[in-house]
Formats: sequence, structure tokens, C-alpha cells
Amino acid sequence: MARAATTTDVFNAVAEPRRRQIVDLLATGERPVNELVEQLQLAQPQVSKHLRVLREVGLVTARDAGRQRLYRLHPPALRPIHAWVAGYARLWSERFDRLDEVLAELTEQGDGDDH
Amino acid sequence: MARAATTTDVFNAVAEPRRRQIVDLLATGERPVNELVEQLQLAQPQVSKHLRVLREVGLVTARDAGRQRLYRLHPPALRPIHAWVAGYARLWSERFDRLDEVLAELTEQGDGDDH
DNA sequence: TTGACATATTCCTATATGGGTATAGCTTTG
DNA sequence: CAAAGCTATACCCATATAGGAATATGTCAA
Repeated sequence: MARAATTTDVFNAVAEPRRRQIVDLLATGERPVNELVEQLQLAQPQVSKHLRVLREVGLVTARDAGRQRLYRLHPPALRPIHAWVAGYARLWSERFDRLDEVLAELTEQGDGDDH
Repeated sequence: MARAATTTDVFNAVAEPRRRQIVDLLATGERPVNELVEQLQLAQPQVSKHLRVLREVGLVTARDAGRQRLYRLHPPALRPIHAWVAGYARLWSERFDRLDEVLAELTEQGDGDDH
């Protein structure tokens, strides 16, 4: 067999540097493909393809605005990654041991929303 | 061009499900390839190959023990991923807003070690 | 030393991209 | 309606795997 499809897994989607760049660019807010192309110094078709992947894993959403299409970041899609890595964070920093406690407390208090 | 080499990037190394499984198995402690093969239900050569990738990105270290080779997890290698994702964590949970403050405080106090 | 174990490599194959280029599909403007 | 602007797709190509199978390498046991 070959590799697993990147399109169905957030880990894979984000493993591609360009796509991480796109995510970073969208961190500040909605952006048209147009602008991403410019910032990334990459051909428009390539950018559209990366956006497609990001859309399929739920990391971004699109909205039509005239002849442009505005893309917006959807952070919650990163949750699986965060959840996985966070489990190891305390293994390299003692600070996170105390953090576990803090988190536990905060969790009891209120509930964070999902997207 | 084609894809970037998975062997030089932790994000890519961990994008592969099997390799994440290996990391998880090593989370509890040192393990011989032998045992990983059994747990993963995967052929030995494949496991050795995945271990090679993990070794090259610094996620695991190996130690010879008789005819076995014991692999040990090296969590700090996950730092880049954690750093990147953590930045987005507060975007899906308000709890993390307060967490930012807590982190800032803890950072001032003492410094965590690196591996 | 020979044979059983435990791992790492090598070679081969099918497949999933990532980028390049051309083009189709829409929308707005003149 | 025609021209121009903005995106998404369709193809084509080179390349990096992930697995499979066989084999090389190194170590311990009889």
C-alpha cells in the first residue's frame, strides 16, 4: 500500500509547511485567496488546492463575497493535535505539572465552547 | 517538485498514525522493537523503518541491550508542535485566556529544562 | 562454531501528493 | 453583451513514501 490520505486527517493537513503558513495568515482574520497568494509567493492554483485540503479537514471555512472567496480559520479543528501533544508537554517541563492542576480547576468552573 | 521529506520534520513524522501509536506506546517507558511489533500488529521491518524516522527527528533514542534495542521517547522533540498549536488553543476555549496569564507568571518564576 | 533471535537494510511496487500550466466557471464592470 | 478579475479544476510530472519480502548484521545459547 501507499500513504494515508492527507485530506482526512488534521495531523497530515498541518504537516505541510505551506498549509501551516496559510493557517498562520488566517489567524488574524478572514482573507481572500487573492491575498494569500501574494503573501505565500505561491501560484494561485496551489494555494486553492491547499485551501481545499484545509477545508476538508475543517480547519477553514469559505464565504463568497462578490468574485472573491473569503477564507476564515476554524481553530477547533486543531483540537485533536493539541490534545495529543499536550499530554506530552508535562514530560519536558515541570511547569506543566502545576498546569495540570490549574487546568483541572478551570475545567470545573466553566466550560469552554467548541467553535 | 514533490513532497517535503518527512524525515526532517517533526510535524510530518507524527502525521503518520503508526508513528503516533509508537510514540504512545513508548510513553510508558523504554521498549524493545520486539514488543512494539507485537502491539502494533505490523511487520518488524516496517516498525524499524518508522523508528528510524522518529529517531531522525529526535523523538526517540535507542540503546542496545544484548540482542535487543530499547527505544525511549524524547518528548522535547514535540515542542515545536506544541508551541504552534498552543497559540491557537485559546481561540477555541476562553479558559486559555486566563491560562496565558498563568503561564506568564510561571515563566517568570523558574525555567523548565530542555530534555 | 552453529543455530536461534532480534533488528536494520535493501529492493520492489502502488499510490498520494505538490507544484506547474492551461482552462473552466462566476461575478463585476464598461 | 464583452472584457477583466478571482477561484477552482483538470492534467501532467517527479518524487517521497508505506508496506511487503528477502536478506544482511550482530548477539546470545548450546
